[in-house]
Amino acid sequence: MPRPHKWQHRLQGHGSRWTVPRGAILNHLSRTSKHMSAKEVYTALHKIYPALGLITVYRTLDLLVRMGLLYKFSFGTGESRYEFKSDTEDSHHHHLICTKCGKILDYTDYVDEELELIKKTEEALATKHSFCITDHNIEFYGLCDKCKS
Amino acid sequence: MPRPHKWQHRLQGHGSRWTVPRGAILNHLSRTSKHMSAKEVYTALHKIYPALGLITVYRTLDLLVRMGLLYKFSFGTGESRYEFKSDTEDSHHHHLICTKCGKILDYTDYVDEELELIKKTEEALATKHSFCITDHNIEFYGLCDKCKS
DNA sequence: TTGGTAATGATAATCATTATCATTAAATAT
DNA sequence: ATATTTAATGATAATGATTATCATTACCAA
Ligand SMILES: [Mn+2]
Ligand SMILES: [Mn+2]
Ligand SMILES: [Zn+2]
Ligand SMILES: [Zn+2]
Repeated sequence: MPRPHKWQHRLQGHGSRWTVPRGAILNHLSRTSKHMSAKEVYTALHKIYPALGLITVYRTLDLLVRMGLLYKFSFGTGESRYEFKSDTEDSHHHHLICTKCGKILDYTDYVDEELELIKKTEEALATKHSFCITDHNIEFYGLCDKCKS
Repeated sequence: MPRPHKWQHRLQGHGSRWTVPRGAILNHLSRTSKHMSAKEVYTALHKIYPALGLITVYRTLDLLVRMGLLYKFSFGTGESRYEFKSDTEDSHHHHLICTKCGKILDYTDYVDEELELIKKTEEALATKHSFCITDHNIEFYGLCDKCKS
């Protein structure tokens, strides 16, 4: 049933296996722009794969994060949210979050300028505090169009 | 036992009361630079106030966040962390987080430049996406001095 | 085709946080 | 100073997200 996937060989040959749940979960996340929780992924896929369990979703999401195929975010709402990490160059973006309805907006405006400053800051901080910086997170909080009225 | 506090009058006269647990918690957080979890606050104060319950700590932290006296952060480790919001002008800072040991470092380097860019970005995003932006969060992830060896 | 073993899923456990409710204790009126 | 009012507290139990266990299933290399 699962078509050969372009990620298949990344798993195989390293002790890992390419399975139906893994293909389904990766497939689903690669086709949505949403930032999904484990429960949401489970609910969406359980309809198509009734045998799929929530626990497997958790394990698979964790694996995919470790493989670098997904981002994992904590927006402060209790559950973690996962987003597919596109491999195109200009996919880097930051977030705009509505504190009332939880809506999450990706934005790329000013990301170039932000990244320039980030790079500079990173270098300075790495030296000053002997940190090896690997990642950053920038997000704005506020009220979306609908919620601010 | 609880000395009159400079925050006391902010609670009184608004249906709220100034209590021993509230004084103790606010006091403790105002004297540390740590980013403490509810459990950590509870453990630290339970020695001095054996009657204090973890539930009260949660409720008080929530109240103090709503009153604008504390920041609340989700660093992705499962629990929320709270930091006293100093009322001095130049207290604004961002965070450097070790993904291995969880160490959190405040930094103020480049914060002025960051804030300038943030302001510009905020304005552009607010207009473009009809968002009313109220807050932002910037953090760097990596390995601290000890953990990177 | 098959055997070794990684992955799965049912069940139960853990951890952070929240809800309930009887009791206690601030604030205010007497 | 004392009584009154009711917000705050804390014990207990509940919830919700995530993780651990373990017997069973199913990849996949040989
Ligand atoms: Mn995103
Ligand atoms: Mn801080
Ligand atoms: Zn909204
Ligand atoms: Zn560290």
